[in-house]
Amino acid sequence: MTTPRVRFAPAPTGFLHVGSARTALFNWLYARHHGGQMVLRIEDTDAALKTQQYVDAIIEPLRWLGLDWDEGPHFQSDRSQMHQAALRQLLDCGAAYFCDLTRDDIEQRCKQAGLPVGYHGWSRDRNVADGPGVVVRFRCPDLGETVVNDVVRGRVSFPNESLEDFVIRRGDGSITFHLANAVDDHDMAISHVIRGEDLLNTTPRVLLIREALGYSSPPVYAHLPLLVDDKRRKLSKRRHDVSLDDYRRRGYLPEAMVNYLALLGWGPPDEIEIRPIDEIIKLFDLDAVKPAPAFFDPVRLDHINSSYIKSFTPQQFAASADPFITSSDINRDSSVAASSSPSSISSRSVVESLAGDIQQRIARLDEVQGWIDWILSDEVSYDDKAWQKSIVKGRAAAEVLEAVEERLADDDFTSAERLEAIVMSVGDELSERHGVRVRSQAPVRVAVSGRAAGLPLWMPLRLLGKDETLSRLRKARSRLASSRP
RNA sequence: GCCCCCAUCGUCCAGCGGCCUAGGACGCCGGCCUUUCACGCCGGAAACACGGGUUCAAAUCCCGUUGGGGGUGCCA
Repeated sequence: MTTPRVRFAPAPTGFLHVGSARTALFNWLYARHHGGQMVLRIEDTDAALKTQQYVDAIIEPLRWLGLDWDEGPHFQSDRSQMHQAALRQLLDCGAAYFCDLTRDDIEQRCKQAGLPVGYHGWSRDRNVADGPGVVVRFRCPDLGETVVNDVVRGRVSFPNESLEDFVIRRGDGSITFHLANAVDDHDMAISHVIRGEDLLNTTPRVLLIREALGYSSPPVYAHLPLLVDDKRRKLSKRRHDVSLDDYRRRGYLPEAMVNYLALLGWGPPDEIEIRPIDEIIKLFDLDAVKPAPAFFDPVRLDHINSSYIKSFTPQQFAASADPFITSSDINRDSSVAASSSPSSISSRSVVESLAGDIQQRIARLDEVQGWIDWILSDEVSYDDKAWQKSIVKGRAAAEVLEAVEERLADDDFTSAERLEAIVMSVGDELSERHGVRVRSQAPVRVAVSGRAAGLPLWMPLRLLGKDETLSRLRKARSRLASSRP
């Protein structure tokens, strides 16, 4: 077998659908695995869709995923000469004919003839002349069958009598995708057509056109299993989050997305699912693709994404999280401690300092903000439940806050470990004095962050800086004092 | 209605006639770790849709049933 030539041929719809992304990925994997080529072809039947905006909506997500192509983008709208020539050829040899019947006309004829709704070749012998609003239909054979050889599904045969004479040129003179598809795939020497299962039923039409046009052996087909929702319905624009760009915006990593998508309809034989793309390329092949529909499971995507996030170095993590941080940099006395002179600290360096602790707590990059906002913000907003539980009802909370504030005033905030030791020792000492367990971390956490749960406190405290920490402790104490008579 | 596709734990995959008392992962449940929340670690429940064949032997091959899905456009 010579090296394969595949194509990814999306219609410009204004965004890239996750299903299309999966199709692009499988084409790409196949091409890369076999050292073949991938052609990008934009199926803009309507030339009005050939705008930069529509094209970018396809190209940018592909680039984001890291799926490159060797040729193109070609545009279907640029190839109308070829399409028209093929159309003429089909007309000349009698494989196609004109038809001026509207949908209503057809229905009426069916009703009158007592036939089920369908085209039934009504205009085959009416010798309709071409003119405005007149379409061209392809004459399908009445007998025999048309066979699609599919790598994923084996031999699929369609009885020709079940095929209607379909439209290959619209009333406005434009070519439909069946004809364009047959011509373009042939002209571009496509060896493998890898696409969604929803197109399996249209394949015999393309095959019939190819045959009528005298093309030699058809490409190898591979119809990939559909991506479905939890109710097993095809993913749709209306009902689901299908825009790849939305996933990017929510903090999914391209590596994770690609890895997950590769696992829908395919699995590595060694059962190691989360792995670098190079290994996936090596392992991937079309004959291992499963024919059954696959549920696009956001929970699993999250797991894979979180796994990639955990694998980042602090620098990588801070860099990829940066676009998702909405707070601006802060200006405080900061972690450089000892000196009380204010110095600027960037949100990015905060993320980098806390990377490990954040990484193990998130599945998406847009969650980073929620873990550090209290460090970057100037105002603490108290969660009411947390305040009640740890401060108002917390055992000896007032004493804890006072003692912690007092001792922290003597520290230089250069060591997170020491901050921890100080706060904990206050708890230990008060426990002894009261004869019951007194927790010191909880009230400090709430006083400083406003919340009951969060990152390990000590490094954030250091980043918050001495002045700000003491000030928040003080504020919490007075808030507590004023809340009870 | 007609045509086509599909069918292993809740989900995604492994399995391509004997290695299967069916394996991994996510999720779920329980435990350990932990003075927050997590991570991590250990353990557990959980599937070959059903019925016929073929075969010494079937989750694996064939047929049927049932169930799900897709298509049936002057969308792609």
